[in-house]
Amino acid sequence: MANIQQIAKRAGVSVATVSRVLNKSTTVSPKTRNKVEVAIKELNYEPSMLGRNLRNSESRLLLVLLPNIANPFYTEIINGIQDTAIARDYNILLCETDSKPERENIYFNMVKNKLADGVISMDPTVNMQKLNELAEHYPVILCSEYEENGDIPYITVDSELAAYQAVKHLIKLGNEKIALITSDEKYLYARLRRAGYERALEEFNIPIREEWIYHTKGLEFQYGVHAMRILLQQEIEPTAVFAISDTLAIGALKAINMEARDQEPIAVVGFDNISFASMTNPTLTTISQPMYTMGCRATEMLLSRIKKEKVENIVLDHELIIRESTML
Amino acid sequence: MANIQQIAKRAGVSVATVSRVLNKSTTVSPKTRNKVEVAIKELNYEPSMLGRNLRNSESRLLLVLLPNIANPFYTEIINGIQDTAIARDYNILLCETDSKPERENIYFNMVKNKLADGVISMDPTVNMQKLNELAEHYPVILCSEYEENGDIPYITVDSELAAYQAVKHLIKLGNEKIALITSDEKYLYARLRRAGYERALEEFNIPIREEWIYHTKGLEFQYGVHAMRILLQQEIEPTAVFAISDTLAIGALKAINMEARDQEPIAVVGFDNISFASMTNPTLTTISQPMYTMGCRATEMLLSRIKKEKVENIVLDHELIIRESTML
DNA sequence: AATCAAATTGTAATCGATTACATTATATAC
DNA sequence: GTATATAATGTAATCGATTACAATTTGATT
Repeated sequence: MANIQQIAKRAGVSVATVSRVLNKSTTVSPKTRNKVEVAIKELNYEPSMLGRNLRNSESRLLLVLLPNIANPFYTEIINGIQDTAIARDYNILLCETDSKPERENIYFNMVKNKLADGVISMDPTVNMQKLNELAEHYPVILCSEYEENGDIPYITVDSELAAYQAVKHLIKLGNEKIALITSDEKYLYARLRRAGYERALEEFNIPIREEWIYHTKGLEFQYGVHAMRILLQQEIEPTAVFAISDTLAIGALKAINMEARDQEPIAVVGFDNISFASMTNPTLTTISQPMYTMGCRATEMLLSRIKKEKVENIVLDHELIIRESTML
Repeated sequence: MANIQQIAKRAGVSVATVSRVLNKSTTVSPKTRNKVEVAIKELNYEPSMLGRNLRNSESRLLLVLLPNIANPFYTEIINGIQDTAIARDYNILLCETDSKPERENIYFNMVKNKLADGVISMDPTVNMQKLNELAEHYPVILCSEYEENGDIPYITVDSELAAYQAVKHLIKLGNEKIALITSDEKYLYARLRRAGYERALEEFNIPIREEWIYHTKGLEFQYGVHAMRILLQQEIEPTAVFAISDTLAIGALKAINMEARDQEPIAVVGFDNISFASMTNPTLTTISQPMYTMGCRATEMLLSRIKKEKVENIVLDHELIIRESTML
């Protein structure tokens, strides 16, 4: 592949002029510009990003940190991030940490040594101390999961309110025996969603029963199945369930289906509105976050940060999507 | 962030010596090495990849082309690619083309101008002509989807054989009225899977009925639902269905469930063994490709290519995973 | 034709690393 | 102590672009 010197030689001009043509500088005469463009075509030249980036000390690459790409919750957010980034001539690097600190380090180092211009973290398992350190010197945005009273700008939804509304929906349908499937409460979103669940129950004077609150070890489907099985073995069986994520809710549906019960159906509400939520049997009532928008706005925030501009935290609106799982 | 000059100054040595320490050259005395390491610690130095990469003219970044990350088929392959890449000190850039040629161009250019060292394409919609051009000068590997008699090395499974076995399984269960849900046959894998379907039927002297072969417009769930609805409206209803992808098969299951039929259950077989295949109701019988392995091997092939080594095409073994959808 | 401002183009430093080659320090042999 | 081999370190070119500044060309004006 040719370099800028060869183009300059071929066009009979200096490298500076070639660079001016590449960067659309106006101070190039049409005649010269044409000569250069011809040379570029003839030699099939593409400017080296490495050279350019080194000189400009930017890479136009953004890192997106997430625990794993298999989680369908992230896909729409990523689409938003990607579209916004590309429109602004940036590219994104999806960084799967698998919740492993070594991985995290690799990616943080990419930022430190200029291989990437900034980070959007969607990883609830991220080492916040390290991330805060990074954020002191480099642009970082938190998306979805965030730190209350932290210094890193974030974009999220009001999980507490959303959970409250989800549970209120179940109550309005006549349910009083409402179980909660939640995950490890070291994650802020889990604590907030539980808080919303409790607020709804309290508002309607329904006592909170600990035996109807199940804590899973992870967010995957099979934990949802397991949780629901345990809940169905309780002395008094719940008539409805709120799960703090769709994958858990879909697991719960499976467990309910497998019981081949002839009683009243158990209502289920999830959280996230992943694409599979509309493919299950029954389809799943859930809280929809504006994920695409969230990705877009997060990226805009990051790009502002990269330009050293101040950014404000954002809380986006959510929506309750009612489907078959609360209509049977 | 400090640079190599500042480290050299602080340690009282030349930049060459610092570089030697960084690159673990043996020709540095323990004393000097120590001085340099102390300076690196003190200034919290991280070498710039840009400088290093420019000089070495490599980026240690691999591109992974795929139509969209939301497709669960790719997730395990990506895990394999990622693990292998990281183990060899490479990183991967997931490139979602959304089947848009502009996007494709952006990524091809990254390779041409040295921002990436090679490409693994898993995108059946890729512009093969352009990819072939790229492959003349840069390392490229095809993963899963490939070109028969093409020049680009590939890794895949035997789709025809797998489909044949899937359909044979349905026949052995006593089915004779077996429908096929396939996609646009411009994709090689679709043609091969159909061929396998036909071979199985022919072997057992079952006539091929065109009205039981439905061509969808896409691979998404809702196309599967639609296809199955049409098939259920045929004069003679099929007793079993083979879908060329799990998302289509899961759609078919949904359509069958919705009919609330009291007849014999319809057996369904999918293809890919995506993670959701074990979460559906009933769980899905499907063909499992060794996706993680495929990702690993593809990456190894690409790294060999980068080192200018010759590589051979690979055809991996598949497996029929029998679940509830063919056991009811 | 001479003058001068504006437009165009060129020269060379720069970004941060690596490395061939030159130089200096150290160890060994006599 | 001197010569020589070897180990350690330094000097400076290099990768491919951008850009401040300098130099040159162009064109308008008198």
